[in-house]
Amino acid sequence: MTDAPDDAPGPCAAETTGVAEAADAPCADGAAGARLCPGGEGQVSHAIARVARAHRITAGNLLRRLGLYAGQELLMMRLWEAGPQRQSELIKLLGLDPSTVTRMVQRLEQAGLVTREPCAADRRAVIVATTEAGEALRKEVGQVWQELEERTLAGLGDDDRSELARLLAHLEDNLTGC
Amino acid sequence: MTDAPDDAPGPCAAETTGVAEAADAPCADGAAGARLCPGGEGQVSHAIARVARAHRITAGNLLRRLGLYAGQELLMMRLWEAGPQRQSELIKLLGLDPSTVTRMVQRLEQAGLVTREPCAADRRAVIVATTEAGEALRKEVGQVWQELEERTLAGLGDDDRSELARLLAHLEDNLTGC
DNA sequence: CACAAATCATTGGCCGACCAAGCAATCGGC
DNA sequence: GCCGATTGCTTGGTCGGCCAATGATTTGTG
Repeated sequence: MTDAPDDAPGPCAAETTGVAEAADAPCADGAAGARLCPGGEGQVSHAIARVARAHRITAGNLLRRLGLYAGQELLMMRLWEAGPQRQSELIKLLGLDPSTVTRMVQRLEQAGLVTREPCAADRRAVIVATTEAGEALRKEVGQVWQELEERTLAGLGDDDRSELARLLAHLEDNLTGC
Repeated sequence: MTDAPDDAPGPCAAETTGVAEAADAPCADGAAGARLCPGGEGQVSHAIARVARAHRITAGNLLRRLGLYAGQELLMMRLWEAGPQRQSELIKLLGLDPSTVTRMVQRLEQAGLVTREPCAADRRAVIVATTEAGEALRKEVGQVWQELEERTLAGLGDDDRSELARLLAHLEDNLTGC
């Protein structure tokens, strides 16, 4: 029902909104996302969603140059820090779904960054380890994360940064602690 | 090359880490993700990534009960606020890729929440509008977002909240401003 | 020892999100 | 009026994520 008697004062009429609309050519990062309610008011959730997306996109753009996709770097970091380990460890420590890790590891293997060999002691398990090529990325990924960190925190003083860290930790506890 | 001569001191040995590991049955939200470097140090990026994921998962769990997937609610909100509009408007205002919006709208149409009718004045365009069923979700989605907002900000005073809003806005500018 | 229960990993299905290509229609300048 | 940009949307492919179901192993218990 509601055969759309149309109403719509003029849906087609509005062409170019003419607002802002500038983040195109100048930077290759793309993806802006308009701020819905500029009046800071409530809606921290909206802000989180937008920041998260922008952050992920930025990270993705930086990582792409290394041949990685957003998310993969976290797995590699675990491997670099803790050495070869079984997939279930990665799943637990990254807090991801098993299937996500399975496929991510498969792709990383296909990219030549990790190896997957069956564990001798437990024939169910799979041991994941970095290859030479994977190890070689360690430094560059570190730089990328530093770059990302700087870009994210630009213009914030030390007090603001620690405040931010405190608040984020609180949010995380709120959201993961059930 | 690198036939993995290695050895692996004992990767298989480590069974259950025995740490924490509690967020399972008590709450249905799942997905925790271990904190890598507890020492607050740098790594705000890690914190952002974790908070974002937890936030999205929480939102997804709340929205699923309404038959929505995370992300779709933003599109519906635009529709509720601004009424029927062409897809390109949604794309611009949500800051998403055209293909993302196309498929999302298709799925929403398939779910009976929106309609897609060709625009008479511009035969390239498609006008998206909410259906009765879509309109009916408005209140519930509002409640879900409020619930999400509360859950996210639990335990924070007004000053902390405004501080957080300020910092997030700053981060957003940093990351989207190119 | 045998059999049920928990663990490990994989596959299939689905979404959001991206890029790259492509087609249709409109808008421009000439 | 015509032919090249530009805009609007769609499709195909890829990834990160999730859930659900399945098949191997281990482990635990009677």
